[in-house]
Amino acid sequence: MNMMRGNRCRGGGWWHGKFRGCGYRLTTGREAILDILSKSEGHLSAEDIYMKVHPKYPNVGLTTVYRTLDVLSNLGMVYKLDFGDGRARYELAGGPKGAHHHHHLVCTACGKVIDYADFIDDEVELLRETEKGLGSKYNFKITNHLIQFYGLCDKCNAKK
Amino acid sequence: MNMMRGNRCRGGGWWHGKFRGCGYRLTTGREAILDILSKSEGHLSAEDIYMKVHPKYPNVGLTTVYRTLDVLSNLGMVYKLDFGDGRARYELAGGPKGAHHHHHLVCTACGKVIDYADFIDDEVELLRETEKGLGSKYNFKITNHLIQFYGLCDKCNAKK
DNA sequence: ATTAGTAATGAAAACCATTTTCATTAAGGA
DNA sequence: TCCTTAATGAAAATGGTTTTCATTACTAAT
Repeated sequence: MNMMRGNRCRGGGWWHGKFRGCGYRLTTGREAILDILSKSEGHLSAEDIYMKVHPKYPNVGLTTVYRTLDVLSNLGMVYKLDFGDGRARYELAGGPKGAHHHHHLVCTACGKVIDYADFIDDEVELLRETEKGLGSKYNFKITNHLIQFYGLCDKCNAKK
Repeated sequence: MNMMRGNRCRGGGWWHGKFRGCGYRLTTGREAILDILSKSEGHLSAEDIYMKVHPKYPNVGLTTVYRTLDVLSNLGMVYKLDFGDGRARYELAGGPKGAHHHHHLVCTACGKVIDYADFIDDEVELLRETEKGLGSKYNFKITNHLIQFYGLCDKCNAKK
């Protein structure tokens, strides 16, 4: 029954189907977390999510948030991001209500993060080719990529 | 005397000059760490470095390693990397003995990391343009970028 | 050289996001 | 309903990194 567990179970329907199809149980806590993720703008930390879930579902603990995010991440339903501030951030990946594909611009001074989708077409095109080339050269099955630009945002740049 | 401190002090010569010019003192410990970094192949964690430095300089503590890496990172002499294994990794950035520009291919199953420089030219070209475009559109002064591909290496892919 | 000021250091303690433990609860198929 | 086992919460543990603080050692000025 759990032969489809783990990160091999990707692609397919959405939420309920995806969960159940992979042998995971769809619980109240998990739905609450998924709900928050789909309603909020990206870049939420585990604690952010816990805070937002807690008022409505006081019996969903931080531990469950972490565990659920781990599952979602393995299923490819959520991206786990690192902006260098010492805590992981999560955002819903694609899907009906999911955000469009985008990359990040991170201010190294104040930590501000800007999502951008400009120039994305060229990037994606290049990424696709690079993935193909790298995949065959190094025998790597590429499933994901990460692109981030670092620098100073306008405010921090002005402060100098 | 410390008006040139911080991440504003970039560009220029190498090691001694760079350090002194920025108001930092070039101490034995710092040289030892820099030495290890330049001699070793990339991806060293703070503890890796500590282990390599310790035999020759037993009085250089792990704290100093962290502090030095932080300084080097701020000076732009070292890249601080995150491959998702819970500890930061460091590698020397450019310079006479520094490695060529490359990006990373990370196996999400075993953690193996491959440096690649293939396709780098096209990537760099695109990056330059994207940086220019993003910089002006969002008023961001871009100083750095991160590109990583994630997937399964040949061994882990075969194990499935 | 001597001194004064301050950067750098090591050891130990503190931090803190994340994980693990373990006893309890609750999905969901039979 | 019953039964198996996944899921859960609370508390404790983990472990990389940072802080604290008293000490050391550069560096410049005297």
